[in-house]
Amino acid sequence: MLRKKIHNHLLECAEALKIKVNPHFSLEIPNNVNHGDYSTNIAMLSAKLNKKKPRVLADKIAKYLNKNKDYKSVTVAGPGFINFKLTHRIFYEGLQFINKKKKSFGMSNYGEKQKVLIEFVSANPTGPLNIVSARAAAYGDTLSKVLDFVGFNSFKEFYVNDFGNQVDILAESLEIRYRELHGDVVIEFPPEAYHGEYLIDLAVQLNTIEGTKLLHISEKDRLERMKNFALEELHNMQVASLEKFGVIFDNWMSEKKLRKEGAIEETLSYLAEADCTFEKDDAVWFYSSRFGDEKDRVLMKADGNTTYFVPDIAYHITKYQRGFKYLIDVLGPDHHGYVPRLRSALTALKYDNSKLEVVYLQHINLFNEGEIVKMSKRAGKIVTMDELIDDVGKDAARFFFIDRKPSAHLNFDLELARKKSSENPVFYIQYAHARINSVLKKARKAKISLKDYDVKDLSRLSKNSEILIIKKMLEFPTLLETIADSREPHHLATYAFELAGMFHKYYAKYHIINPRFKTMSQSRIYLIKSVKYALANCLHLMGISAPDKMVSLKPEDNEKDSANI
RNA sequence: GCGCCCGUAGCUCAAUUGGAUAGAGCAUCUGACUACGGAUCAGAAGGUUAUGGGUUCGAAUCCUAUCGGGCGUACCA
Repeated sequence: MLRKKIHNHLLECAEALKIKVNPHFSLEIPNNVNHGDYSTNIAMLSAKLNKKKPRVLADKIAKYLNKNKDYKSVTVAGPGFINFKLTHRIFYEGLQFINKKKKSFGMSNYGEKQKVLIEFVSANPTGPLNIVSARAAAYGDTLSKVLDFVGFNSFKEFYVNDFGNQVDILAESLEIRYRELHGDVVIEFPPEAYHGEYLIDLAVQLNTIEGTKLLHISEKDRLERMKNFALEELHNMQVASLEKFGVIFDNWMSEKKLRKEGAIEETLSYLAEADCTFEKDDAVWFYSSRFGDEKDRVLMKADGNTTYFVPDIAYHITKYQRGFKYLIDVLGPDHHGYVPRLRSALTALKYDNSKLEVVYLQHINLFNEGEIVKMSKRAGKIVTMDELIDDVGKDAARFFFIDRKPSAHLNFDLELARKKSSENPVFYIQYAHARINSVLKKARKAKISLKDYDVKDLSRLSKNSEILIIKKMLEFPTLLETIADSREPHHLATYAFELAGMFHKYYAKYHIINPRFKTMSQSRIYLIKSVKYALANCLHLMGISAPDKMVSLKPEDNEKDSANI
């Protein structure tokens, strides 16, 4: 919000001085505090347009803006930076703004209600969700929350591949487990089958419903029953896991349903009409190489079945048809080879493929006590999302996944995530929130409230760290816009950690409540209350709880408690 | 081989998307508990941003070549 103010001042100034402006100029907080509160490169970028030297232009602008009483000083430095030092008054106004906004601090109409579709997780319905899905879930859900907060209209969707090869294998795998229950000894479990123990559980469940009945019907019917049962149960499991993780999808798009509605035939005929299919070796191909892909791709296999490519095109067509302004696909790194063909198909069908954004989430390595946790999907040795949540908790899990930018590989330290100490960043942030609450409670006990507080007295907040905290908080709205635009919610985690750190340091240095100095106490309460809002908003956007008090998990503390009783 | 992603302090990661002197946490070392939760804080030390070239007022960030790691390169999804 300060940014907006300065930005406007600059534009007004340019107009008054008849300076042509390069609109790409930036306004930022210099990392060297001596350079002021804010800094802009407007003069450097606009120099050429005006055929003047950057410093000459900068001097003119600075001279003009110095008249404005919001600024303590406007100076020119280096090759032509214009540095702003703001008056404390401006910061106090900002602080009042935060205090007024409370839980809606940071909320805006930046997105102008534009519809954004985020497709994420979209794991196969053939087993429980694993940690890869957990990362996707944390990422997509947080991004969606931020988008909504800044005024976009986001829609979370999970695409279910509930048809085809993988699902058939699932049915066969369940059948094996079912037969085993009835005494069949399976000497060799087929390598392509799903080995996970969850199928044994499902077989038991199915058996309590159906008993031996399924042994006496045709294989086709039996497998169909197996398939539908497994799909439904696994879907419910996935929904439950995600819910435990705080993720609720707006829609689960079923491939089977798309097929039933004739989307496959439709897509194939669209592609044929566009004159970009051909037959070769008994298969139907798409000329994807004509539209940017490295080679042509099979649409329909020699056995008459389509490849997964076709329903995927069909699915993406529905995304376009549903009128979204932006389409975001969150995928695993193993899918990047696949996207060019999808784009080429959309291009062939005259859809604007620049609308489609793909975010690749990189791999995760789990570490436990310094050792990498080995996982193997084929052997059914995976760490599931449920296990992770049970192990480190929803809050820590979400934070650790959000903490790294999507394009980076992620080393997840389980031991650290479990820790209930400041080494663990989640704990550190939540503790700051709880600590503020605790101070506020203390204030109530000391009968100090803000009821008779005059905001003019905010001038008591003159310590450098107080101003810096306010400044940091006022960056929050801009940060959210950056996150929305860049699709990189990890900034939220970094920000929350930094703000929490600033508070902890402040708390250690300055005493907040002192009945002998009422106005000072009130001013500081006013400040930390705002910090509480900012932290809580951060945490909520990450889907992490903002506790009012921390539950003590240190054994010695518990001993102390019980000793008191 | 080709394509995509990554390479920043001993370790895990940032860097306002091209800005000024590259920042945190952990680990290491030195300090601080008679006040609001020490579950915390203060300080020290730690760097040729993998390497070479280029683009410009200015590069960790963009281009290019090389090295190293991950992934992909199916009529699997």
